[in-house]
This record gives sequence, C-alpha cells and structure tokens, in this order.
Amino acid sequence: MQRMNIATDTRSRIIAAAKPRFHSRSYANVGIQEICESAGVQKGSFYHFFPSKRDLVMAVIDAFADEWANGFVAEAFDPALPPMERIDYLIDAAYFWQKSIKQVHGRMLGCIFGNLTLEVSTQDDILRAKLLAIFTRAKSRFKETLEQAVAAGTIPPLDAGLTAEAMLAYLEGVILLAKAQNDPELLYRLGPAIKTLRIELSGD
Amino acid sequence: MQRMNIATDTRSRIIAAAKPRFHSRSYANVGIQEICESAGVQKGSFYHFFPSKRDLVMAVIDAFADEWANGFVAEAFDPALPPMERIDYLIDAAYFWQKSIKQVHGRMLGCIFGNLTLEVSTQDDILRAKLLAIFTRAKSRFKETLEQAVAAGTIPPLDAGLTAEAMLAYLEGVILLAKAQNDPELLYRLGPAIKTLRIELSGD
DNA sequence: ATCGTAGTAGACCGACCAGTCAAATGCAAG
DNA sequence: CTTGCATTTGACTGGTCGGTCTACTACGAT
Repeated sequence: MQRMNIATDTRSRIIAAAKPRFHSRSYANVGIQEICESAGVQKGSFYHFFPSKRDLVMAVIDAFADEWANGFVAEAFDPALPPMERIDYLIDAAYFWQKSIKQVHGRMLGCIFGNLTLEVSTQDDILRAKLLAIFTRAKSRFKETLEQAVAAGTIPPLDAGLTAEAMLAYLEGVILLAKAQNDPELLYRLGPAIKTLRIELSGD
Repeated sequence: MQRMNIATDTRSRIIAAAKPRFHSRSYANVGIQEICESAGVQKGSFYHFFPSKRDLVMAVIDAFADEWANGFVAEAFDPALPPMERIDYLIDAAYFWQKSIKQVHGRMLGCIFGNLTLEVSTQDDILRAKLLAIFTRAKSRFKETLEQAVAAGTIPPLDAGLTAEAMLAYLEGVILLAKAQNDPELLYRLGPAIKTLRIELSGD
C-alpha cells in the first residue's frame, strides 16, 4: 500500500507539473524532458506511468475537467439557483478564474480545452475525441439548464440542444478573443450576452 | 526587374507552401525544412527572404487576410446588400469554405487566425498583436454593418461595438466547436443564431 | 570589363525532441 | 531468505528543430 501511494505520488507530480505548462503554452511546445525536470522524475519513470505524451495530455485534460466539475461548475449548476442565473454564475466564474490567472501569471491563458482543440484536432483523432467528449458534457449542462428554464416559464420555448451548443460556442469564442487581447475584461463585457442567444425549435 | 520577379517568385512559393501547412497543422508542428523542401528552395534562400519563422507566419497571416478581404468578405459586405443580409452571407461563405476544404482535405481546418491565436498568443506578443489587428478589422466590419442596420431601422438600437465583438466571438467559437467535431455542418446549424446576439447600449 | 549586390546552395551548429532500454533498487508476499 | 514485481535510474537512439555560415552564381549598373 505504501508503494501505491508513492507511485500515485510520482504520477500526480508529473500531472501537476504538466498542467500549468500545457495550459500556458501549447502541446507541441512543452517537452517531456522539461516536465520530468520540473517534477523531479526521470525519463524512465515517466514512461513507466505514461505510454506516450498523448496519454499524459489526456490525463491533464481529465485533471482540468475534474477540477472544473468539482469547482465552479458544481457551484454554477446548483439546482437551488434559478436556471438562467446558473449561466450567469458560470460566466462570472470563468471571468474571475481567467482574471486571477492573469494576475498571477501575467497572461490570459484561456480555456485549455479550446486551446488543445484548435492545436491538435486535425492531427490526432484520439485527442480530438477526448476533447469533444468534454464539450459534449458541457453542452449537456447548458441544455438541461435551458430545459428547466423553459419548464419554469423563465424563457420562451426554444431548441435547447442547439441553443446550448451555441452558448458553449459563444463562451469559447469570447475566451479566444479575450486571449487575443490578453484581457479577461472582455469576458466581463461580452459574457452576459450569452443569454441573448436563441435557436428556435425547427418546425417539424 | 527580371531578378525582382524571380525573387518575388521564390518568396511567394515559400508562402504558398507554408499556407496550407500552417492552416492544417500548427505553428510548432510545421518546420522550416519541410516548407523549403515543398517549395523547392534551400534553407539559405529561405532565410534570405524571411529573418525568422515568425516573419514567415506573419506573411502567411497577411496572405490569408488578403485572400479573405478580396474574396468572401468583399462579397459579403457589399453595400448593395441589406445590412443584416451581409452577416448571413458571411456565415454562409464561412460554411461553404470550411465544407469545401473538408471535401478536399478530409478535415475541418477552422480559422487560421483563431488557431494561431490560441497556440501562440501567450508566447509571442508580436504575433498576438498581428492577430489582434486582424480581429479588430473584422470587428469593424461587423460594427459598421450593425450601425447601418440600426440607421435603416432593421434592428432596434444597440451597442454596435460590443455586439460586433460578440458576433465575431460567436463565429470563432462555432468554428472551434465544428473543428472539435470535424464537421462543418455545425456552422450551418449554429451560424444563423449570430443575429440573435445583442448587447444593449449602456445607460450613460 | 569589373564591381556590387541579390539570390542560391548546402553543409553545419548546438539544442532539443519523443521514446527505448538494460540495469539497479525497493518492497511485499511466500 | 528468496522470489517477483513495481518503480527508478540515466545513458542512449535517431531524428528534427530554428538558425548560421561561407562559398558561389547570376545579373545589372557603371
């Protein structure tokens, strides 16, 4: 059991070293060697736990997804909140998170899922599928929320699935533009407009 | 003058070789050597025309920007069209372009400006500024269009600057999500909702 | 004819890349 | 005490990276 903990420790030290690097730079720009040095681990140990760089980045994706799912996302999609306020909350959370990262790191890092998607999805279908699954789950959260808002009469009926996808796209797009400006304040200015997006039910 | 043409030819052959590569892969994943081989040019010649890889990608960015400005964008933002129809046209153009690329290349490549922004903007402020300028110009096009739509009474008054930025963000976000799905049809389904985005004039 | 210069050629540089491997170590179960 | 496996070590591979350098060619201007 002791061994298990040590092993887990090495593995998680690698992930902990990799996370901020993949977030702040890019997949291709971060090398295994650098991660090993930062984690205090030898090459051989690294490849004991991860068959390839791709497997590492997948673990990093999971780590970020868990962090979000257990943090801001869980707070935002609290069933106790009125549906549309959950969306406000999520936008706020994204804004404050990006802002705090910029204060510490000096730069807007954006969304790691979006970053990786645009970098690797033409080159690696396995990574693309992994990232797509993250987006699909996020879309479901939006969709449920919209359905509840419609059921509650807060908003008129609409195509919840497509509108959810549109909202997710908008959020990613705003983060992209904010990153181009290195300014999280754009999220503050543009974020709330996410609720104006609407796709009507197609007539059939 | 003859020399000028030959020189221009070499330079533009390099750019022509680089364009599809940077578009379909990533900045870091495309090497100078590969570009030289594809363009039939030696390393020395390459560095005669481009001081660095960054200068090449800037020329590539300009080439894409020109291609768009003289093509679809010029068609879409035709003053003869009713303002809001120009936006429809632009979405259509983006959709058909991505679709045709996928038919030829087998993949959704997305927007090279968005791709590069997420990849390099934390690592190279000069490239970030270059890309930001592209987005700023695009935003201006949307803004003028919205202002004209308001003047014509087609849509109620709104904050044209912020709404234009929101629309640009949405477009980039939809392309990002479509790339994650490797499916340009998402542009077709989500694109038209761009016109539902609205940011009201702030009260001051 | 010759000089200057734009362009070309291609070997070369040190650094880094992802990934491999054989040998050693540590530890738990028998 | 021994066997066996998880883990670690660190040297090593073949290849690529962006970029440099010197020599050479081609051509226009004087």
